[in-house]
Amino acid sequence: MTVTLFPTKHALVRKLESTFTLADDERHALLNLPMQLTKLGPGQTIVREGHHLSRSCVLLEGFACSYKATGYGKRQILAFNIPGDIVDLHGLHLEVLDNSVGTITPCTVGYVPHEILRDLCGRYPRIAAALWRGTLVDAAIFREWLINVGRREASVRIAHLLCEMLVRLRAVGLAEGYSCDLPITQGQVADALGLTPVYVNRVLQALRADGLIDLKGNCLSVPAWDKLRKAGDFDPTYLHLERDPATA
Amino acid sequence: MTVTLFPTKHALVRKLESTFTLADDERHALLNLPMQLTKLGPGQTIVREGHHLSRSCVLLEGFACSYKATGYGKRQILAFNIPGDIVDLHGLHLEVLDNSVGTITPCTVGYVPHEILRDLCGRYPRIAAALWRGTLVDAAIFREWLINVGRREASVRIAHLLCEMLVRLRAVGLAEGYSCDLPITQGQVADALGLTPVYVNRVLQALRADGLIDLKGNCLSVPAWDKLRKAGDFDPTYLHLERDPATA
DNA sequence: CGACTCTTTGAATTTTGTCAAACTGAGTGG
DNA sequence: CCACTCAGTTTGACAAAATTCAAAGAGTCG
Repeated sequence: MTVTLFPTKHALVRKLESTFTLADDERHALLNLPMQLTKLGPGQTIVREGHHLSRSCVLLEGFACSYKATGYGKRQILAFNIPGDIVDLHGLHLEVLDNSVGTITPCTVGYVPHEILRDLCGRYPRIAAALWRGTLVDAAIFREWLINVGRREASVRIAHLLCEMLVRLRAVGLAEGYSCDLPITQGQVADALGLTPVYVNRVLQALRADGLIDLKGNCLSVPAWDKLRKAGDFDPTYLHLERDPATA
Repeated sequence: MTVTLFPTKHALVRKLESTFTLADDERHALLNLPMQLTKLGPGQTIVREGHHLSRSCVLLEGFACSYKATGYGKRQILAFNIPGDIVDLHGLHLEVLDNSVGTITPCTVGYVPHEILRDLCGRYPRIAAALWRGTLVDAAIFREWLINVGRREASVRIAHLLCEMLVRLRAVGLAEGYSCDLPITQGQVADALGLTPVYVNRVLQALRADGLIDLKGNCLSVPAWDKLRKAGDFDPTYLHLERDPATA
């Protein structure tokens, strides 16, 4: 965690740099991106389904999630957002958003007007490609979640999610080794995996009993990564990260 | 179905024009896109998970699907592709594909080298934006499928899928009114919705008995659209089509 | 007419959900 | 600093949705 004049902006740069090397001018343009910084409390709405957006929201600190509700009042969490994610970049090319985004923990976010983003993409084609790529990786994660929810049983599903979160957090420098801060409730895990909180609880206890995870409060630590990876049928290819030998 | 010199190329143009108006030069560029046309039989693999792509595949005629298998040998269908879809456009910016694509019916496909696509995007920024937008709509459909599989019970899930297919087919001119050709087996529906073929069969019978659908062989017809829409908790916003009053 | 694949049916089983209540821990205000 | 609250976790007993297995019909194609 190096301290700089704009520490929070590093999240976005770090995320982009996790997949390709930025040229100096590109890096400079990103660090000088006009961004309206805002702090939000937990459980607040960032953007709401059905709205038109004229700016995008970069998550700089904290955890957020995208979600959507069925007509019967049930909620599905579509994605967990971590620092560096642009939580609503699809709003740049879609007229209305088809999902909502809310904070989980207190968050620092930066708003960037769409016109600024369009200008940035026009001037730096490689950044445009990287942003497009980012939305494609998001889609790849949706695909994997679809398999997870559709075709894996509850214990595998949960193990898979834990693997994914650890790897993604590590990719942006928010996990050391096999531990990370994971401020997500069992109810939220349930809403992400199409399960009930009660059942998530039972499965987590089983995973703990089997020594696959060590989860207390907000702190996840994985004593047996390889076992968890197998239990979760987890192959990180879909995350399209640089090769991380420790997790492959 | 107007007959032209390049009838099959119309699928792509028609799809892009379903969301915005192409300028003459853009339209011309698309119709003259160098494309290697190929006919494929049913059940053939178009692209395989884990491969690097140097070209993209436009589906011009027929039905295809994207899918992925779990480590336990179960299959999840991630998307049904219909004419006009570029089935692997994400391969343009991702090094390896994280899913496979295969034909369902006999298909006509057109292969376009990535360099040609990149050149097209560089010269026609609006086409680039439209293609990006297309991948974002694909992602929106993944999100909706995730809710569908995660939080809706089987009968609602199935009704939802039938609504979606009818609306999408109508958007590209492959459905008239409330009927369409839907050459998808119950087993494939099961793999798309995270169910078993046996259960899909039972639910379909119930939907038929309730007069919501009329499904024989490959032909779906919906005698009570509004009832089916409600039964499927279906709101077409996520498809990001032009407003189609008959289905809203 | 086989040889297929796809659909349909029945009965038993499993996974996961539901409901209801107790427990825990972190923060808050008196 | 101690109740008190409140959200989150844990437990138990029961119910429901969907799966599994097995086998019988139907439709299509060479």
